[in-house]
Amino acid sequence: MALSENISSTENISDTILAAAMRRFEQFGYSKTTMAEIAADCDMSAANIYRYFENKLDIGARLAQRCLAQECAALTAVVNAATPASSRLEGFFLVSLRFTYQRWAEQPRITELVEAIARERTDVVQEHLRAKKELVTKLVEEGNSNGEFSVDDPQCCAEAILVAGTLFDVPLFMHLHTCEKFESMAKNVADLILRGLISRPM
Amino acid sequence: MALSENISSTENISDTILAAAMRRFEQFGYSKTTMAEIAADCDMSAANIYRYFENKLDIGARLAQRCLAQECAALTAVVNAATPASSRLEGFFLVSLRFTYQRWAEQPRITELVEAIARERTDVVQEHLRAKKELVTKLVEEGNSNGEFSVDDPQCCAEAILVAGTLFDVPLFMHLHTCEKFESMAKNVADLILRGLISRPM
DNA sequence: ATAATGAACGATTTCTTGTTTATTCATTAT
DNA sequence: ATAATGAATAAACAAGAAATCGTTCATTAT
Repeated sequence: MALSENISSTENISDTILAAAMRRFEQFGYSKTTMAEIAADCDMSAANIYRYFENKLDIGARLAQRCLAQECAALTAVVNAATPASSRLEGFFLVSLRFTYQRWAEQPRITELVEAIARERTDVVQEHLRAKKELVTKLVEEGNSNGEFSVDDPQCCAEAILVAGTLFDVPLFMHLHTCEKFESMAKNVADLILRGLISRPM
Repeated sequence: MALSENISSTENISDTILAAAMRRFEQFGYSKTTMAEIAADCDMSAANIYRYFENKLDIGARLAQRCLAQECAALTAVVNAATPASSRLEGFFLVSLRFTYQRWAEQPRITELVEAIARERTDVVQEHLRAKKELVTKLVEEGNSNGEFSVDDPQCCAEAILVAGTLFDVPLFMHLHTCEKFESMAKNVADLILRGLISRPM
């Protein structure tokens, strides 16, 4: 009892609130969850939550951020793998897709949350895109320096790669195909991007 | 008076109804337009419309189809142009984008219609995608036969190209950037697809 | 000071109701 | 037969009242 309450209590309370909110959002969805319920789960009044968060949307935004950060962590691992840049690019698409698809299929409430945040807190999505672009840029630059790629403007190229992967990032599209079909598409797009269309000597 | 009413009157009445519906949908939107209003514009009863169309959604679907067919016509012209396949591919992306963007910017009601149809009449969108895929397949095959491209599986490649252009086809995304930014992105994606990433001898 | 609360208040949501609308069909006109 | 209609109905919608919710703040506890 003593220790866990003494050390940096403000951060612990924030986390307690976030954890309670996450449980509620997962089970009942963002809009059906009330501040009073979150507060009750933390044995405090609704008003007290506002000492730790600006408002309800802010709680949602931090949880969505956390969720997207998990994806970025997985993507970072892919980019840092000790494999050819070309297979890391394919891995990037596939991991990106799997996160989107699994969240959509297994945590529909969380997808609802992320989509609501995407609408009202553009900054969260934009930061996520920025982080992904940074990762792809790094991947392309490494491909350049080990001789696999020869790309003039890695930043610009990374942006185009992300744009080309749009279908795999948006939950809205996930109902269109099976996961297997999407994986096949992701592989084909990766392949297309890697090899290019223009004919060249073998 | 005589001629115009004698020749194939059923088709003319269908078209009259479609034209009236289009005017209403453009001005007031799909949901705010009633069957009674469309009928009144055609000097007939609402019930009589059902002799020519299954229901209201079917009218909407045909108009959406017509709208998407216009895009396909423009894309066909691009694909059939007497220019290198590579620049036709870029043109394909750009024309596709411009249709989506202009419809979104200038005919928000029609965009609303197309999106409603896309939700409830999947077949219309899928047919449109099939038509586009056919066009891109043709483009790739022609690129192959004139030596510009060397693609193993043009069908599969065409599908990947369409997937890569998703961002430019969905009205939902149009608010994210300016038209100029989108055009620059489309050019970059086309360039990426054409040249590929893998280094090769000059 | 810092932490927490209950009461108060617009804003939103839910609920209830009455109305409009899409669609069908028996009937009438041609 | 073919074309068209008005009346009937179930479903969707709109308006307004009632309840709930997010948020603020003056006040209380520590």
